[in-house]
Amino acid sequence: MKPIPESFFKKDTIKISKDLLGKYIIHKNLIGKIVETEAYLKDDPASHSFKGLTKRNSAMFGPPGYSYIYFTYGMYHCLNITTNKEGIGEAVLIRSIEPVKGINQMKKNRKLNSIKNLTNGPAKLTIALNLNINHNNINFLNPNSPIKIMQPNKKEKFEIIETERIGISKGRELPHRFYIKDNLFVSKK
DNA sequence: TTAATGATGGGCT
DNA sequence: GCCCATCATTAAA
Repeated sequence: MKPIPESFFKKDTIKISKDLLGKYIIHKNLIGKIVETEAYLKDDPASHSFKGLTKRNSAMFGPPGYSYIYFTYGMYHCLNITTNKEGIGEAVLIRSIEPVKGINQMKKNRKLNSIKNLTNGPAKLTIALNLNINHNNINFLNPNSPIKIMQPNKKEKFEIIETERIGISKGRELPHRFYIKDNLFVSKK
């Protein structure tokens, strides 16, 4: 495992969404491999940034390589990674991870005994990783950050599937959801 | 197996 | 007051 360079997050958001697949999210002793993402762009009616800067979405308009964690449906949190360029308002939603390390702790956090359904959804994985609104707008690139993203020493080979995004009412037609083909922890085929 | 529904509260008009 | 980048539970088939 090695760090990811800052330049990784300064690219086109679609490309980053695909390149994040196979990378690792680390929070304390908990580690998960990213297996499913969604891109949220500027001028995208489904994006929180669509109507401009607010207090809630301000991380999206900040510099790339930061967390954007928001509270939704009265009880859940979802994790994004900011991308592109400061002031643009783009991010990548992490939709599912494959549990890698600290699986017993993740089960406790989720109050679940099985590995099935442990982290295969955007709110499920934040519960498993014990992330909440206090982790909003944190720099992933800083080695001292409580949450980090790392890449494996050897790049893993896999096929990427592109489909429409899940759980949105606008911008449904855009093929901005990406996942690792045949991975068991993807939220939905 | 899939489909429908209730939970629950911040954000914005 | 309505919407919401969700999920667990229940009901139906």
